[in-house]
Amino acid sequence: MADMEKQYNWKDVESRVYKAWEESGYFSPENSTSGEGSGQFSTIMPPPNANGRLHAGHALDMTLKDILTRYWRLKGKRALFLPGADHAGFETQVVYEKQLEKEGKSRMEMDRESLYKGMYEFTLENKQYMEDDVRALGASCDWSREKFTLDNDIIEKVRLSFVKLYEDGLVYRANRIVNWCTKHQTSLSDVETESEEREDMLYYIEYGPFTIATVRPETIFADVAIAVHPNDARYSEHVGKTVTVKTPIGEQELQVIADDYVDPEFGTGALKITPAHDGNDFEIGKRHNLPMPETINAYGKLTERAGKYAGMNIAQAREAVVADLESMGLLKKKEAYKHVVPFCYKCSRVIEPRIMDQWFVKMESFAKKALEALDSKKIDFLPGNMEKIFRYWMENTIDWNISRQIVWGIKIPVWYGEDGAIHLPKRQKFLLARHGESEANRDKVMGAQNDVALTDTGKEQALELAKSLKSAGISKIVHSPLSRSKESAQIIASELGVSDIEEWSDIAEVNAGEFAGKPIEGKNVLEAALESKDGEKLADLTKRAQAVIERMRAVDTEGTVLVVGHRSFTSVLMSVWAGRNEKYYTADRRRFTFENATYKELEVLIAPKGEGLTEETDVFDTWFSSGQWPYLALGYPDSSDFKTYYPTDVMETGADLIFKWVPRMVFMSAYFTGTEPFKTVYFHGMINDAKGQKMSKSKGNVLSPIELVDEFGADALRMSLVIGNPAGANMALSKDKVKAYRNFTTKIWNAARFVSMNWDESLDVWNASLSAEQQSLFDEFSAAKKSIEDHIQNFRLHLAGEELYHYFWHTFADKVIESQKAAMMGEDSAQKASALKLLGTLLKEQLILLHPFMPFVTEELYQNLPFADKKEFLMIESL
RNA sequence: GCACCUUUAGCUCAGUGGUAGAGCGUCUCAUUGACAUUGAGAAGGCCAUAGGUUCAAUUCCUAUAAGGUGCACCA
Repeated sequence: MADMEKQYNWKDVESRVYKAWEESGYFSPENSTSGEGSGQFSTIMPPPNANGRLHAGHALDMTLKDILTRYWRLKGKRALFLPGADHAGFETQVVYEKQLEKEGKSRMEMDRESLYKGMYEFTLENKQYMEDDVRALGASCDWSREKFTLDNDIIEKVRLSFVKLYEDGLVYRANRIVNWCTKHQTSLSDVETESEEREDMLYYIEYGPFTIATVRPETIFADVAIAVHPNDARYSEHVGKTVTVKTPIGEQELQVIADDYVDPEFGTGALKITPAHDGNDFEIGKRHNLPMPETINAYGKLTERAGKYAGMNIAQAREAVVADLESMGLLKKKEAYKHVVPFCYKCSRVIEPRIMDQWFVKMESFAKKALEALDSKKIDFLPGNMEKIFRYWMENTIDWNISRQIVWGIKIPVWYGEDGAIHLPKRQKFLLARHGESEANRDKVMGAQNDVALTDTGKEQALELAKSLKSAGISKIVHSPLSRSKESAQIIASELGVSDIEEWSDIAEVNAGEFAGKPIEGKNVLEAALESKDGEKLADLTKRAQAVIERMRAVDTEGTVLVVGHRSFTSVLMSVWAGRNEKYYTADRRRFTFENATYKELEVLIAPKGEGLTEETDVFDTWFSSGQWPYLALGYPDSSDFKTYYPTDVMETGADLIFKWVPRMVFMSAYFTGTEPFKTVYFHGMINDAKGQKMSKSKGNVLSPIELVDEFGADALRMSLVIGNPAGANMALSKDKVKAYRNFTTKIWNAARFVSMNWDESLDVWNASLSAEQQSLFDEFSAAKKSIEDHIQNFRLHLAGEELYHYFWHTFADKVIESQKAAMMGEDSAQKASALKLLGTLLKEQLILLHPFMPFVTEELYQNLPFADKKEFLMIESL
C-alpha cells in the first residue's frame, strides 16, 4: 500500500469518510443488512432543540447512541438511528426573543404571522447547523428518515392526539390558577418552574379585628376573606361574619371563614385570602365559593382595583403600600423571612400565580399506566435508581397544563362559539389506495400516464379490497382519470353501494416522459420521471400533491373517503403531506409498500363550520409533541417503520429529562400505542468542565464539541466522552482528556502503519498457521473481545471503551507487536507469514471492535490495509 | 422536612467480597529503525468516619459527617 503519514490527519479524513458513508445509503438499515431474520435495533435521536449549535451534552447523546447503533449494525441487525429535530416551543421562542431584543424589537409588537415566520426561518437555519454538527461527530443516523416536530404530518398527528384525548375525556379546559411568567407572557407547567429559597420581609398588618402576616401586602386589594382554623378559639366569634378592614385606599368588607388549611401555630393564625394571586388561597376560594378579583395584571402591574397604586409594578407597589400602612399605624411589625419562591426557569422572574382558562391533561390514569409499565418490568432504567425518582414523581402528579400563550408551536385545535361552547375539528379519514393489477403491471412495463386497463386479476383484487372495506364506512370514492384507477373505483363503488364518486385529475400517476410504456428494468415510475427529459420534475410533483391536499382539506362528506390512486404519485402525496424534503421522495417511494389494491390511512382535521367561531390561539406545551416522539417519528400508526422498529430498543437522554420528557413518552406511548416506547432508558449526567464545574457562558468555561472535533478529531472526542462516564454520573471534560485520546488515535494509526510497512504481498499470509504461542496471544484477544462485547450489550460503554483502549495499547502494541517484531522483520518467510497473520488478524478484529467507538480512524485504516475479503466499508463488516 | 446520589492518587474520575486503576500532573532516563501526538521506569492512596455481616469489606448492611441534586414545604 501507499506510504502512510506518520500521523493520522483527521481533518483530511472525517468529512470525506462521512460523505462516503452517507452516499452509500448504508445508514438506512434496509441497505446495510440483507436478512429479514436478523432482528433489528432502533433508537431515536432525542430531537436536539433546533435553536442553536450542538453542545457537549448533545455530543454525548449522539456518541452513545451511535456506538450502540454501529455495534448492532456490525452484529448484523437492521440498525436504525432515527434523526430528528425539535421546534422546542418555549425554549426557542425565548432564544429568538433575546435575538429580537438585541435588534431593539419586541415580540409583543409583532403580529403572530410574522413572528412565526421569523422563528421558522431562524429554526430551519439552526437545524441545518445542528445537522452538520451531528454529522461531524460521525453519527450514523438515517437522514433519509429525518423528522421534525413541525413536519406537516407530525403537526396533524399531534392535533389528532389531542382530539382523541378530548373524545376520551382525558383533556379538559378549566379556569384555574397557573404559573405565569410576566416577562414571557405565558403560563408554564410545574416542571418549567424552579424554586429557590429567598429572604423577604414578613409584614404583620392590623386587619380589622385581626392581625395578619403577609409577604405580599400589595395584594390586599384582591383580598376577599380572612381564614382561621375551625378550632381556633381566639377567632371563633368572627367566623361566618363579615368584618371591615382598613386599607390605604379605603375600607373593605371581608368574610371570615374557617378552613382546616390554616395553621393556627403559624404567624397570628389568621390568614388573608387572595384567590387570584395565590395557589392555596385559590383552593380555599373555590371551597368557599369566594369571588376572585384580580389586582395584578399579566404584566405584573397593579390594576385599577388598587386605586392610586394602579400601574405600579409589584416591587414599587409593595414599598408604597407598606409605607402607607406604616403611616396609618396599621403596620404592627416586620421581620425577615426565608421562604421558597418559584421562578421562571428561563428568566428567573418570580412566577405570578394567575387564574386563566387553560387546557389540562388528566394525569391520574396516565400516571397509573406509567407505573404499570414499571411494575411489569417493561422498561429498564439505567442507572436503576432513576426508576425510584420516576416512580415518586408518578405517584405525586398534578394535572398537566398544556396551554402556552406563545406563537411558536402547534396550535391547540379548538374553536369557541360566541356562547363559549367548545367546538372540535372534524376528523376526516382518507384511505389512499392503489388500483388493482393493470396490464402494465402484468407485463412489467411502466404504466405511468398511459391509459392501461385492469387485468382480470386486477378486477378481482379491486373486488376483494371492496369486500374488506365493507365496515370502513366509505361514503365517497375518488379516482384519477386513468382507467385502471377509474375501473377499480367503479368496482369498489358498486360493491359498497357508494354513489358519491368523483374524478380528481391531479391524482393521476407520475408522468414518466419517454419511459412510459417501456420495460421497468429495475426503475420505478418516479425514478424514471426524474431521469427523463420531459417527465415530471420534483417541484411539479410537489405542487400537484399540494393541490390534492387542498382538495382533501375541503372534502365534505359523512364518512371515510377512499382515494383510488397510483403507486408513485400516492407515495409522493404522502411525502408531501409529511412535509418531506424533495430529495427524499424516492427513498420514501422505496419504503412504502403500495401493492396493488392496498391502502394507507391518512387522517386530516377539518375546521368546524359555524357562525362566529373563534380559533384557539394557544399552542401546546412542547412536551406534548415531543412526548409522542418515539411513535410519531416512526410513522405511527400504520407505517412499515412503525411496525418494524417500534418499540425502540433504547432511549438515551440527559438525567434532567427524567420529569420533563421521559414520563410523558412512557404514558403517551402506553395510551396511544398500547406499549412502552423503549425497552431501556439510559440516563447520562451533565458534562462539566475539567474541574467539575457546570459549563456556562458567563463562566467562560464552555467547551464546544465542534471545536474539539476540529482540534483533536471526532474519534478522540467520542472516546473521551464515553470512557470514565458511567450511566447517570456527571463527568468532567477537559481538553487534556480529549488530547489523550487523540494520542490514542495516533497510536492505532502507527500500529497499523507498522504492520502495513512490513506487509509482504508475495506471502500467503492469510493461510499461514499460527504457533502455539501466537495462538495463545490470539486467545487472549478473544477473551478481551468477549468481555468488551458483554460490556456493550449491557450498556457499560465506559468499560468497553476502556478495555479496548488498554488492550490495544498495552497488550497489542506493547506486547504482541513487540513479540512478533523479530519474526516479522526476519528472513524466514514462514515465520514472517505467521507473524503477519497474527498481527493482521488482530488488527482487523480490533478495527471492527473499535469502530463503533472510533468510526473514522478505523474506517480509514480498514480501507487502506491489505485485509482479505474486505467489504465495501468497515461500517458494514460483521462482528 | 423527604428522597436520591457522591465521598478512592496532587486534580478529574473509573473499578472491585480476597489490601486498587485511568487520564492529566510530578520525577528520572531514552531520539535514525511503527509511534516524542512516543517509549522505559518511578514517586504518590490505612478506597470519608464508626459499627455490623463474612474466613475475608474499599466493595454488602446500618448509622454519622461533608458535599451535591431533585421534590415538598402554608400566610
